[in-house]
Amino acid sequence: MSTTANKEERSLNFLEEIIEADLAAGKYKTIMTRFPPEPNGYLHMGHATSICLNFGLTKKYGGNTNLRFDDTNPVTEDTEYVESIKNDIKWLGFEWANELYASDYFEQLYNMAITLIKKGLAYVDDSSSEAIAEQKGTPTQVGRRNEYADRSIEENLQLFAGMRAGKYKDGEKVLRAKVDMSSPNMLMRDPLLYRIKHAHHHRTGDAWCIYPMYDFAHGQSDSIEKITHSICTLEFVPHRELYDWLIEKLEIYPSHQYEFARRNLTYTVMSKRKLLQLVNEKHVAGWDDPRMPTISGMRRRGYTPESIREFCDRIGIAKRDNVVDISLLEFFVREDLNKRALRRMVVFDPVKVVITNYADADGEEILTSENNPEDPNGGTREIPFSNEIYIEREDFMENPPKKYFRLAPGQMVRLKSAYIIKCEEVIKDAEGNVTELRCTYIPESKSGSDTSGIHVKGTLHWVSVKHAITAEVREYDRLFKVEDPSSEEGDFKDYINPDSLKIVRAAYAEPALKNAHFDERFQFVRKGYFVLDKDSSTSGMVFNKTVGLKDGWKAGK
RNA sequence: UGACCCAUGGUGUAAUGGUAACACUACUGAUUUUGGUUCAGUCAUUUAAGGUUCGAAUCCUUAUGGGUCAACCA
Repeated sequence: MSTTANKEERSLNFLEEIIEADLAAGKYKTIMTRFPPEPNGYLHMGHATSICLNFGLTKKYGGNTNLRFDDTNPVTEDTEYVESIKNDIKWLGFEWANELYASDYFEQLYNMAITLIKKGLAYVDDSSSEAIAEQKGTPTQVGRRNEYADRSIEENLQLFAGMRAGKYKDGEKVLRAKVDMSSPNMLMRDPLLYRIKHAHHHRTGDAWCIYPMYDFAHGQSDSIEKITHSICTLEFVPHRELYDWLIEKLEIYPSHQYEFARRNLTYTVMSKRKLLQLVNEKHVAGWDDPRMPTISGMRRRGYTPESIREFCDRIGIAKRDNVVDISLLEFFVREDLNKRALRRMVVFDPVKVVITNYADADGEEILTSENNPEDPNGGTREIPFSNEIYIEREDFMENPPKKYFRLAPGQMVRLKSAYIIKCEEVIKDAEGNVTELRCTYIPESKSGSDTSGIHVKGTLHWVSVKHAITAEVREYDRLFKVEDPSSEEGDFKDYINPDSLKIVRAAYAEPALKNAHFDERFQFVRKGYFVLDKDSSTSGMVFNKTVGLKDGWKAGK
């Protein structure tokens, strides 16, 4: 089956244009990209964009993508994160060519530093970090060099070796590049290349006590791996000048850096620091809390890798700041889930309906219903029907507004895959709460063999009282009350939505749901899409709501 | 007060000097045994002002607005 005929013509994004031009000019035979996470936190939707971009580009144009952990800061990094990151990338559906670590290059990086020293382009500075900051000047004021910049090459070589040998304490000395203290680009004002940290590294252990800074690790690692297109986010634009300077002075493979605007989503935050706060301060249950915009959270929430990939592709890439409406993401999950989710009926807040004319009191029968009307090969399932059923409390109104298609006194509705019923009597308790609805059914209206000739506008989901099983259902709403918590006054946590989690301890479900598997997706008819949560046990099932169905009905409209 | 990046509907992207397109949202209407799905339709003089040109969202100038940069983080 070919879909090329109606495949939408999509224009190239600016990175694809650059790559096609490079390829056309014969600059490269094949391209090489990399995804360079720092193993100090879990991956989130922002990373998903970068993953889809980097892996997507090499998939499209031929080439490979490396997974490279940017592990140059031992105090914040951990192997736990390495494993979660690898797991998330695989789950998204991508394969890296090589699993690499910046720490693999420590020896080479050290030698590159020596090269720079020998060229008179780097020096050891004994100043305190405060002094260095002070001497750097400000964006509007040039910096000035101190006396350490005049050290001889021999002295620098000896001092740098001493740094590596552990002769100095943390912060006592740093290695700096000798560039230009009056550059309008602050990063070019003799940037730090190495700092001393007597810390245990998750991979190199205690082999090193000096670690390269980002600027002296990232570009060099790119070069070592012969990355052709090194793609990063906009805040690294000013780093490009230094990136190129180092490659030029070191005379190594000329990788090139390109920047795109990171993706933001409405009603959430997308920085590792803020997400870490939410976890540490227990505003959420963990990194994989279904309300988190982390890959692991979204996976647990029931998002599919296909829908996330589609979202990243279709949203495109550019260089301007943006906040993508969460409804766009939700559209892509619905689109995907609508095609694959098994339909099941679950009543969250029940009200009992007694069908007074249904056979004798013990009467029941087995009905069948399609698993998915969108999938002709989806098969059917059996649903027990009886004279006592539950319907959703909100599906009944004693005094309905005009155009209310659900149940009301004297009004008729279709029970999905069953019969048409008519509400004859409303039974209430002393407080006036509806406790039971007495209805009659139309025997000739049986689903599939309806000869009643009656047409009703509303169809309700239901479940037989005596056959129902119970399950816990967790419904999620946006984590924040405002579109962009980070740009709001005060602390972003002030805008946390207190009602982002609603738990239904015992929802009533049709028996077919008993065989639910973790890899299955469900649509609870008229409710939304759900997935089994890892908190499920033999004593009870727990379902997470991935996303609700679109609701076209507005009361009082 | 400096340097750099950016500016197209409510949102995200297109239009590569030839008369604003696609998707989402929202709103109409049709279909429907899910108020879902599907289908049809509606919603922008491209931040502003000048300039170049037969012709400008696109090129130039200025203004305005937003973002980034003064971590021994990445």
